[in-house]
Amino acid sequence: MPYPTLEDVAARAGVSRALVSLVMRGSPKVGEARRAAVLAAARELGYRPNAMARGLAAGRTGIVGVLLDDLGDPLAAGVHEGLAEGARDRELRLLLGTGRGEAAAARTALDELLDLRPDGLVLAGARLTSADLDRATASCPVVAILPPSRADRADTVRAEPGGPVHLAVEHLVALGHRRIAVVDAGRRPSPLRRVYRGALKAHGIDAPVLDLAALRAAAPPTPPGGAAGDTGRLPTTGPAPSEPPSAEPVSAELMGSELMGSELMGSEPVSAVVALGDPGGAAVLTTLLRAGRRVPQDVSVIAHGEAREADAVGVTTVAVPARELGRRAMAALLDRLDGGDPDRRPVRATVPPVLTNRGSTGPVRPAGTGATER
Amino acid sequence: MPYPTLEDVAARAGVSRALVSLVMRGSPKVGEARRAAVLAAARELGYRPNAMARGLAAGRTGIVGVLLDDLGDPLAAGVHEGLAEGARDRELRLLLGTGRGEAAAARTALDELLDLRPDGLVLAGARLTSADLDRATASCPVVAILPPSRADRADTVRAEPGGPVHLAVEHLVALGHRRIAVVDAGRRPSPLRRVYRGALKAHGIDAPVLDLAALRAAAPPTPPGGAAGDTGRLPTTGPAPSEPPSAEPVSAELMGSELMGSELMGSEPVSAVVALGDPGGAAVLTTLLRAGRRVPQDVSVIAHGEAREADAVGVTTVAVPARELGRRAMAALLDRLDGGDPDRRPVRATVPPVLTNRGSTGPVRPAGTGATER
DNA sequence: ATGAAAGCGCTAACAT
DNA sequence: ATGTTAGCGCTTTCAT
Repeated sequence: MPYPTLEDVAARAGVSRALVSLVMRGSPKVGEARRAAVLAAARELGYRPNAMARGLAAGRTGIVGVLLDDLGDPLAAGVHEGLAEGARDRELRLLLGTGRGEAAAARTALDELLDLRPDGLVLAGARLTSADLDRATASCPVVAILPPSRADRADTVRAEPGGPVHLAVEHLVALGHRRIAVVDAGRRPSPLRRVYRGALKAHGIDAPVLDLAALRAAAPPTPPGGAAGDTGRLPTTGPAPSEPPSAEPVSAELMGSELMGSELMGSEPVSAVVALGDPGGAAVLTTLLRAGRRVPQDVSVIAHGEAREADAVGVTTVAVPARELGRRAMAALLDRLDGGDPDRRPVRATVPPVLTNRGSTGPVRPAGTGATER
Repeated sequence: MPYPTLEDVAARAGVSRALVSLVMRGSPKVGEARRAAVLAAARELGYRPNAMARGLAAGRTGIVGVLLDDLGDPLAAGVHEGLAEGARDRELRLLLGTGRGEAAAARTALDELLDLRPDGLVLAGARLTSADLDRATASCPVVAILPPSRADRADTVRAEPGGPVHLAVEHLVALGHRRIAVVDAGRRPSPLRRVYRGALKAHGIDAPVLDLAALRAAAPPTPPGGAAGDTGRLPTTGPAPSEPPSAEPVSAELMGSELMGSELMGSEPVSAVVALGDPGGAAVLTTLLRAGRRVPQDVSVIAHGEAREADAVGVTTVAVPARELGRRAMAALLDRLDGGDPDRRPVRATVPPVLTNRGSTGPVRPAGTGATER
């Protein structure tokens, strides 16, 4: 069952190929009667124009290639929705490729997309070298969802630099928190560790940095036999509080790197935690809950990075609004596609971060008090 | 910056277009010297074959279209990886489209994929009508990751029917659980509700079904002032245990539908929960932890459906192995693409489910005992 | 308003 | 082993 061609439609409608072509592209200069006949013939045959032939002949393909780093990336779905929204009622088809988290695959995927001669390209967090980015930029209009440093010739859309961090820190500080820990639950140390340390230091807060294992050690699960909610203390930057020895106040990694040279702060337990590398904060939250901590009564949790589960588990997050990122990216691309001046200087768009309060943060509990209203 | 063409390469290498074409396709019947010259010219020009032109001329495009329901679908990333793995060292490019969870968008995406005249199509959970599925099947080889009923002419790959359910139920029963609740945390009632009810009934277990709100009502968060881990009881199918009135034993929805006509079972609290509609079970887990329940000491949790966060939060899951699904789907497609007989009967592959024990399930606690080892 | 004709960049017979 | 030639299905002048 081969696909019907323009010619088949023309034959069936009793007109020439060119006429059918005009009708298919919605040209106004076709008589009503003919147009109806052509459309009827096309429908009867189940005709759909061959995008390959069309692209070849027209010199534009109507394709916008979208290169994602990884389908599992919590940003990916949102960005894609924003792109689709931005491209609505435009004769553009979004085609996705992904590097599946690997640089080599990203490169291949980029080439495959370029081979299709897309009208434009959106590179969303893909692990590309500058050379590859340049190659893409030289081939067609490109908007990158990345810091501009990586893609100087492409339009870029990204989070306000430091925006989410600032938002998270201000939020906690406004709630009265002064003893704040950063928990990096990622597999590899996040660059955000020192950004948060710096931002907190600006408030006179010297925040310890833990990984998930260290957090678990510091706040071990409530032992099976014991009463819940009463053992374990979050580490402090000072000497260990008078606690059972099981509660390691500071992890080796903490001592080894992040805390070197920091000022000790006393023995109060941490009242708030910033979760990195754990989009949505679910892992950090459950670790704390398992340790018998009530969130947010005993400890507030805010996660850097949005994810589906943030809503499900109720963790407050600061994040870049992914949809908005996608919308802005598509807007920049359309502007470039429609726009006159192909050599105008690159767009440098910035999107403000969003704090979504899901109740995992609350005012610091006054020292010595049993409870605090949220 | 136009793309260089075959002709440009030929000119630069001082040979004919056809020779370049042969070289680009790795034909063996080209002399070493010429081949090297052509390759050098191509590299210097940054030549990449135009996939559109190639597809048009060759009658095959090398494209495998992959239609996903939704990028956020926890299965999507895994399936895609499996597909990519299955297609490795084949001259095939995977191109993704998605319906973003909407039927209309899925249809559009399918059409856009078909317009590219793909060599094959993988439909992974997209919300397509049977008519659309038939249209796809009539156009090119299709493998659907769906129950065969929906796509009788396509090859299908799917989970063993009832497999994950059986696996979950057997797991809990083997651990001694008899008081089991099903919590459906999805926005819409899952069809799995009655499947689990049925499977549990086969073991003489009459399981109540709750939604997340009902679970919260039944196991309210530990009040700020109180000691953790001691209030709230999971509902039973029998009369409410002697508990504070805040603990609603059965939700209205529970009474209204799922429990109608079920046999009451007594007053023991539930010792295990199956989480539906909450891939990875994070929402159910945190709700229980917030209520002061220890998992798995007080209550075991198993989630139906794998998700990234399952690993992060430590919830045991039963799920279809997404990668394997993808691998099998690609294998079926390749078989169809290479294979001789285009009319052989459709593949009906089935993939066994996988239980990933992450420690959220444990043996039932002997009645009246304080604790149980995991 | 409609038709004729020339490609778009490539592949695949077919020559040589 | 290498060059020639006819399309693939469509768009797009250009005539009419």
